[in-house]
Amino acid sequence: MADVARLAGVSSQTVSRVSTGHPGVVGTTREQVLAAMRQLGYRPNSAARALKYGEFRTIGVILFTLSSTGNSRTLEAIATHAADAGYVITLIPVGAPTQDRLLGAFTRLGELAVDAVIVIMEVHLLDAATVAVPPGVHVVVVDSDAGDRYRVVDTDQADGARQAVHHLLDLGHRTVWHVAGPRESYAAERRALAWRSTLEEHGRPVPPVRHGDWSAESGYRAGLELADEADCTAVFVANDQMALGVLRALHGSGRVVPRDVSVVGFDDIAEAGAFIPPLTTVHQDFAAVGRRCVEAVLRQVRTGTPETGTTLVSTRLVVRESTAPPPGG
Amino acid sequence: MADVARLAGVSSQTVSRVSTGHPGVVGTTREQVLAAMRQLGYRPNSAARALKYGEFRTIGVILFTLSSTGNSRTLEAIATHAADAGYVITLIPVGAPTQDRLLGAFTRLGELAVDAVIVIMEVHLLDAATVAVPPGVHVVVVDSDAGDRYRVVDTDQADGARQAVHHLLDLGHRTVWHVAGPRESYAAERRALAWRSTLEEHGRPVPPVRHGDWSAESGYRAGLELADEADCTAVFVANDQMALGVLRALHGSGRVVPRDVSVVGFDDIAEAGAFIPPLTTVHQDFAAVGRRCVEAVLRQVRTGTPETGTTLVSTRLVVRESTAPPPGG
DNA sequence: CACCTCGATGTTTACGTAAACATCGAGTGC
DNA sequence: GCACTCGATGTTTACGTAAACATCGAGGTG
Repeated sequence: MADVARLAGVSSQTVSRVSTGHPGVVGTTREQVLAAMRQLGYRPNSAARALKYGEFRTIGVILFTLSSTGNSRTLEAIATHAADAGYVITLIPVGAPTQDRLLGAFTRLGELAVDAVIVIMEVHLLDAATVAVPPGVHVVVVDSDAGDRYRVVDTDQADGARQAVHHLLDLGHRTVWHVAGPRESYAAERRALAWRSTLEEHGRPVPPVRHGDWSAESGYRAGLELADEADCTAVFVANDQMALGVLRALHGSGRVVPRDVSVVGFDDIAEAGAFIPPLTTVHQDFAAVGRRCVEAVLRQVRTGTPETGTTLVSTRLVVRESTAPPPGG
Repeated sequence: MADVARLAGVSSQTVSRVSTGHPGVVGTTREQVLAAMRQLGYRPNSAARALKYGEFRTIGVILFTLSSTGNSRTLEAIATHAADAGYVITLIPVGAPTQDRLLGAFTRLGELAVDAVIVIMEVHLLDAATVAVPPGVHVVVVDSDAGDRYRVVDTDQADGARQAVHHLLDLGHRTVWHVAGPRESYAAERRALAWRSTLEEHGRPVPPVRHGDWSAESGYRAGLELADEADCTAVFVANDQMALGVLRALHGSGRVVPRDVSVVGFDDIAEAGAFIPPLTTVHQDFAAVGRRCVEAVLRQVRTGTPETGTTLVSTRLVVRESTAPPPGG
């Protein structure tokens, strides 16, 4: 900056005024400064700015994996909306979902240049990490039940599951089977609970639950078991990847979807419409989740006040060709 | 820091020594400082550190979208390896793949606290952006042909495509049809070129190319057209999503895969093994791409010397159940 | 025992920026 | 015409840290 000032024949303060767009610099001076900046390839040092302002204009995002569609789509929405607000995203990957790693991430967080953190937390690990959030750093959590301590933004898992089950019951199925996600997952847990309570509300029998790990392979295994259940005519699968596996298992076992068995997924991934048959599924609005996260976290940063409570983003059932009335129904 | 020093009864320099782990602080003093740090919830200000050191220990990643499996997996690998090296990732999303937006991202880059940039660039847009990289910022590009100006890291697209075509020819197919990715994509272009040259090397006819946009839906449309080509017995599809669409189109048209038509994809996404039938595809090692990117970029940062040239990451054909000898072959 | 060495700790300074305050000159009102 | 105002610009300072240098005392050595 000093070089620019010297070249333009002004003080560094004037350069600063030009680069921050402050008023009170007359046109000709501004031009000279801009010319000098271009000539010297000057770019403001954001470290010095951050030091001066006491804020980084940066949001940290802690997440376990990007391999799930949901996480990467949410992250993308977060990054886009943060950019619109002049903030930048710093990624803090946590290798494996263990307590240690998570604590490590929070510790590293302490040294990081972030004003706030969005935690995309799929598993029941947040409890021990409570204390570790550095003071002054605001937190928003996705996919968790920590609404009593932090602002939580999440898809309305329960309502989505209810819509799926209702759709199948409305078609005339006596009951609905369920392939759930892993036991550690909040989302899986809530989808399963809503599935169960909806069946119970309607006085339907509650078949045994199979747990997968979100992967298509685990869905395939669960599907093979379901194919052996003669009275299984409708399945609600906790995500689309596993639903893909279920479809293949049923297909391989000679059970035709949707003639013999109806299948509903969850997520509405981009490929769901190209499954055989195209999958009826619960659409999650990941973009909205990301947007709400950024809004909530920036609100906290601006006001300086931590928030609690849960923000739910609604879902929508997308009916395609994997569901039909039960055979003989 | 001053508060900690006061509380511990030492100078701020000693606190600095403790927090950076420098030697030359005796045990008892160190303990007092650590205690004071804990008591006051002290965390070092990374802006001040960055200012002092003249580096941010941050790598910017410019990308268009996270919705493709490849991008998010690459990003994940980049983040993980960067973290291992003590670096952090800042995301610079570029809304739409237009020249303007890209230049905007590079401009924003100028104000950003990054030591280097990894550009994940799927389209032919880098040319105009050449000049815009701020001086002193090192660049690595993924998926591009800018190897004469920057270090490029990429999957060996050509070899992958050759493996796919060879596999089908070896099975006895007379020729191989191709569903390509969008025209703007480097990767799509190279896969298509290698497909064509491999056919030509073997003196096989080169059927007309269909272009999709990477989506399953576009693959479905291409697949419907291919189903009408009576002599089409083998298809190489430029990615797995489109292959999924092709499979559905063939299935819907009564052409059985692999009995009537063989299909090979590209990417080996997690779901490929659960397609109907499980997809033979070219496995891309996104983790290796990400790792190489980080290695290259940190090498440049450390030496201060820009690099050029292309680093290729090899692929591997994963044979599943979507390929077989041609009917009657 | 004076001197030297060396390890532990304190003091000064600089990193690049922008707020706060100071200055300076030109116009304005009486 | 003189004090006053106000806009444009310069000067000083502080942000939090760590390198460089300074100091100080303990222990060793001739």
